[in-house]
Amino acid sequence: MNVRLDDVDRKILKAMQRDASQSLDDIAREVGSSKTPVWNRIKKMREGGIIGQQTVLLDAEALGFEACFFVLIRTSEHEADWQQKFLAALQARPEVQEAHRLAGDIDYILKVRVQNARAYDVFYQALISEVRVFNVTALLSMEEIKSTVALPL
Amino acid sequence: MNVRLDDVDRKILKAMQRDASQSLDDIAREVGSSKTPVWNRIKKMREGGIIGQQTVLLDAEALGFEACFFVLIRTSEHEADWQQKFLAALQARPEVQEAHRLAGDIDYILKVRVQNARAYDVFYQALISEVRVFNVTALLSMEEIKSTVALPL
DNA sequence: AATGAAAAGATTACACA
DNA sequence: TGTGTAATCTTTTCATT
Repeated sequence: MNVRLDDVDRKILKAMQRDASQSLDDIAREVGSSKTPVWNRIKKMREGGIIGQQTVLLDAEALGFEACFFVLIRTSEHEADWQQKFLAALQARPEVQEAHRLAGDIDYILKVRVQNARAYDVFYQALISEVRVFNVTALLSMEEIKSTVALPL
Repeated sequence: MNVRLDDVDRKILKAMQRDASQSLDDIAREVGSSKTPVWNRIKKMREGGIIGQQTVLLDAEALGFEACFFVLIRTSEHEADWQQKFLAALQARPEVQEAHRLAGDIDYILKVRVQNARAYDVFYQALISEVRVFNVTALLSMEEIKSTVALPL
């Protein structure tokens, strides 16, 4: 499904990224339109998959997730079978918040959010016992300087 | 402000992470409580900063953001003054979705979301002209295997 | 394609158990 | 601390321009 977006659509998305709890009236006022057209545009963008999940951002530290690691992975295995298994392992683990397949000599990067360093080790041991990897480097975050899910529309 | 959380609070947070557009009634049913107590708990958690921004996740590719880079940065400068300037530069650039200060020999990692490789180069040139950095490695994402903001509560 | 009205549903506040 | 209820606001639909 392909949705063509104009300037008003983009403004709506911007407003919703910033605060998805606002009323239609507020969004309509902000983008210089009114309720019904804004509602129709949002509906279309939801159906077209442009707008996905509506969620809340929680305070990780306050909830006891005090450690965040970026994990660089090199592998020697590149068969479809191995990849399948690796992918399934990542999907199954909720502490993996992000996983990307990379270009270049590092094959994968993960972002892993856990309670503490011990919990990371448990995750790491479990992962390498499930799938063979050649080399793993863990980068420990000391400080989250910036964190946003907003696209720079 | 310190909020002590019980099992019901955690269930509420889980439900809201998954879908923040549900009604109070739906959440109350899911956690085995009713409207008013759930509303009071959510209010307290908002005030306590446990629950932050409410947002929508947008389809980056569909909106023309086809490139995602993880940028590893080493610097030789560690004065407060330099750090201040670097931090301000990152905050000011909307293409920087994440920035972490790291332990170990890599000092910073960034996640940068841009339209294409050219746009990354523009970002990169602008950044290194603003602040001195010793060494920069860009890892290009070929495929977003997994992406979630949900904490594994 | 936008406006406005009207029905259905959700949030917020508060009284009472 | 939870239940029920009532007022207010929001979403959703639809007729009309």
